[in-house]
Amino acid sequence: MTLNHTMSNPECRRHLLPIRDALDILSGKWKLQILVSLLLGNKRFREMQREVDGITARMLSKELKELEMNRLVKRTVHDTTPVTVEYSLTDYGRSLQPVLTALENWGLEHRRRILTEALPV
Amino acid sequence: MTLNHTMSNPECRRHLLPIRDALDILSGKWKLQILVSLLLGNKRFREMQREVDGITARMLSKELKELEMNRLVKRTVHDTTPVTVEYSLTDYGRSLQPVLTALENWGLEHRRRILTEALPV
DNA sequence: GTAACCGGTTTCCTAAAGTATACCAGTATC
DNA sequence: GATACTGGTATACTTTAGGAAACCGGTTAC
Repeated sequence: MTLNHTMSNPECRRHLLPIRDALDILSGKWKLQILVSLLLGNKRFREMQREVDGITARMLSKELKELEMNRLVKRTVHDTTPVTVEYSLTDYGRSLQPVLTALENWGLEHRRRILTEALPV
Repeated sequence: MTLNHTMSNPECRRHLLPIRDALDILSGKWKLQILVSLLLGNKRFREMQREVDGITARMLSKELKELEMNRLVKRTVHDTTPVTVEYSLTDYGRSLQPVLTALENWGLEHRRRILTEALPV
């Protein structure tokens, strides 16, 4: 009756792994907001903390470190008094934009569907 | 689901909300594998459980319900003896393919970068 | 009758993710 | 000398995601 495609299929794995990689990088409650915030311009630590509503210093610090490790965000220390730290997107970080746009478009369509579906009882 | 964090910038919010919607739907350890499994053909419950390596009945049931609620997956009960249940992707579920492709392409590039970066000690 | 399939549910538990709060050294302002 | 800014840490706590295992009624096959 049903065709028996095996998922343990390496073909399948080959597709899944990079998708997982991408999703892992965007996972968590805050990374996305941080990236979008940086897409709108470079930011300093406290500045981001004020902008990304509700995030604690601990989480912001943790997420920025992960993003930096993944080469999406650059951390620059300026030798001013007091020392200021500037966070910016790398070119690589900016390369996420098409992915974010694909997600955004799909998400918009989804919202539209869910809303119009909810109208007729 | 849980997303009440108003980002100060309304422009920013407008972009973030649909992206979050999309990511929420793909979030978790199993949804992606379930979707890819169903992209390869319709499946019955036990069949998927065998195919998606390591998933428990509890999680499979839970994730399928969520995917069904989001109209990505259709559950069909066939009046055979014993009753069989068939899961399939909706057209809407299939509409995720461009998103998955965008994620996959970016993930591939990311892998390539991380690997080539690791080479020079 | 008993074992093994079907499509799940229930309960309990752990590991991870995230939160709250206090704290650090340094500088500048009143 | 108290307050508030800079960029964060440290510790302790709660909340959630996911896992393990037992169980359910029903059907078929031995």
